[in-house]
Amino acid sequence: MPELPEVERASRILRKAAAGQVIERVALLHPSLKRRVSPYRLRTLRGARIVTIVRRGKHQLLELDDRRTIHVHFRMAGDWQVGRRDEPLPPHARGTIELANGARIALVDPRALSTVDLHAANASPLLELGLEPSDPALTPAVLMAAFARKHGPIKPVLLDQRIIAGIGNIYAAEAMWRAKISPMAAASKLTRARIVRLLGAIRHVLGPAARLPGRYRDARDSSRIAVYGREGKPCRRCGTAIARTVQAGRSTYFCPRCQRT
DNA sequence: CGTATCCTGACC
DNA sequence: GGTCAGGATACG
Repeated sequence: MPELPEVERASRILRKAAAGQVIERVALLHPSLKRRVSPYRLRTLRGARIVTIVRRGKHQLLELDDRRTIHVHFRMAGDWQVGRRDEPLPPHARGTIELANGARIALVDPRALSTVDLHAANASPLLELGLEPSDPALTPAVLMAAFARKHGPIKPVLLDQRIIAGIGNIYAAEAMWRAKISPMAAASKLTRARIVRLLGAIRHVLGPAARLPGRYRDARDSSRIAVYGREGKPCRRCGTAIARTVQAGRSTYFCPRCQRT
């Protein structure tokens, strides 16, 4: 599920269930997660209070009252499921956070690619992340400068979390379609006008979580997904068959007619 | 820059 | 049984 809008939704669910609550136990169930935090360090979490949950890009940071941070990334298929400790675990539960109030938050991830890390007090999680799409500091000029340093096509550049945090494969395709820019267009050659359109499109497709503060407008119609996964189907603007190609190992869907290089 | 890798499930 | 999957990173 997770791109920025989905992680935003998930972190809100987590916030509602866990902010201000005391940890009873954190358990890592899958071997690939167990490798990341030792049983000893997990045990030190008992009694800590979760003060806030912060989302940065697709990362979730659970900040504890002792200044440590539980750092979660859903990767391809993670999600939270909130329940109670006495209920059976949901399928594909890879880890759990049990709270003193009896709640149990399960990290559910069929593919088991999610990551959980525990950062020491005051050790910043060292996220090499670019600006949030909702950050007013993210301007066309800033983007243009970042793109100028990049070689190659624009679409893989949009997936580079060090430039803009939170764009994933689906919404990269959607934003490019909306901005009428070909995924193969050279990043360094995009004109200012096209970058203005692209930035607007990114904020639109990523939804409310990506909007500039002070604006509101809900875009949750099915037209949010106009190209992704629609190979061979008609473009919703011009009717041309949507094409699929592979860039940097990822599928790219686009309209070969109305998205220009 | 591209490719392999971590995992498991869904689908052909 | 092979291919693909909404992510990120290590490597050539």
